[in-house]
Amino acid sequence: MNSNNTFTHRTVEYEILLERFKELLKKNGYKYTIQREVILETLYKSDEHLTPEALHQLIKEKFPELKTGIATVYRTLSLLEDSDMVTSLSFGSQGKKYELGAKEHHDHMICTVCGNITEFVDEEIEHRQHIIAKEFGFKMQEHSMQIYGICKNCQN
Amino acid sequence: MNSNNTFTHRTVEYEILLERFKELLKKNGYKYTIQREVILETLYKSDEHLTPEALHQLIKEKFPELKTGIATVYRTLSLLEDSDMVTSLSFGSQGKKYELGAKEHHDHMICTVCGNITEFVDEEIEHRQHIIAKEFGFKMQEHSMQIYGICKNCQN
DNA sequence: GTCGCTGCAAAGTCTTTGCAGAGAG
DNA sequence: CTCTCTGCAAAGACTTTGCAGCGAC
Repeated sequence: MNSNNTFTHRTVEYEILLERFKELLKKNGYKYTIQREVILETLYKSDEHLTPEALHQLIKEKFPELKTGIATVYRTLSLLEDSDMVTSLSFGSQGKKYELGAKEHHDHMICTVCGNITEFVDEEIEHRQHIIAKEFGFKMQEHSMQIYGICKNCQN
Repeated sequence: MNSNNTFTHRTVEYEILLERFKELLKKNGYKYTIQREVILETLYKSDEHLTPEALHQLIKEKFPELKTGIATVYRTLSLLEDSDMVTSLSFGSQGKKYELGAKEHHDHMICTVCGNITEFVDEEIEHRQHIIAKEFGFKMQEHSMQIYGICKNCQN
């Protein structure tokens, strides 16, 4: 943690993540399939927040022999989201982007020019959120925050 | 502002809002139409955050003689959003909800059971957001924050 | 009168579903 | 073997667009 309480997230090891995923499948009577692993892996390897379509594209490029269908991508993303392994972000006009949720909690700073997303965490904000929820008698489950603006690169 | 810096928003008078809207239309060479006013008025009178469909439904009930089409609702919402008079919120699985943005800036607390939305503002959080953006060399344009949880009513 | 606006219906997106065959357990 | 999963295509949900007539200015 740096001097002013703001830092970026860290990720868990892929093996741990995969293990967790397999347990999850077993526990719920789902089957382990290569498509599901490939989706998890691609999501893990990507530093970006992906749309279902972008994810599908990436998979088609890296694993063309699988012929993974877009429907499977959607179905697996829903499955992962229901199990809290991925989180979705809703954007401006349409579509959603997904990211692995096994990372630490963090918020997002979104560039309105290039669309890139920077993640951050701020302890002070996290703290205030709990206080506010309490104040309204609200039982907080989760929260998200987005800052929209123009990133360093795009300011040129 | 109360003792702990958190408070709910206040709204502007409808007449002022309407005036602003008319000026906006004139300035951009748009025409004033009864449909546009009805959409603004309905948004104003509703305490809720409305989906385009819900808004359309309300208008059909209150002004059945207008036979306002859903397309006009969408077109007017876009117009209002482009002019920063309304703000849209994207949610869970699909759809968007709109609210008048002429109110003070505020954040949202969303009940995951009944879907109701409570608004709030917290000075401390607003402040931290500016600091964080600065830290990343980010030129902040706007921001939004949502707290998801179970509201007082639904906890029973 | 002109030119933008509207309602309607058709066309687009993005996402979900039905189905028959493939494959995990 | 059984029963879930998958790919494909068709169906859905939500939003946008094209067009001819209507209406603000």
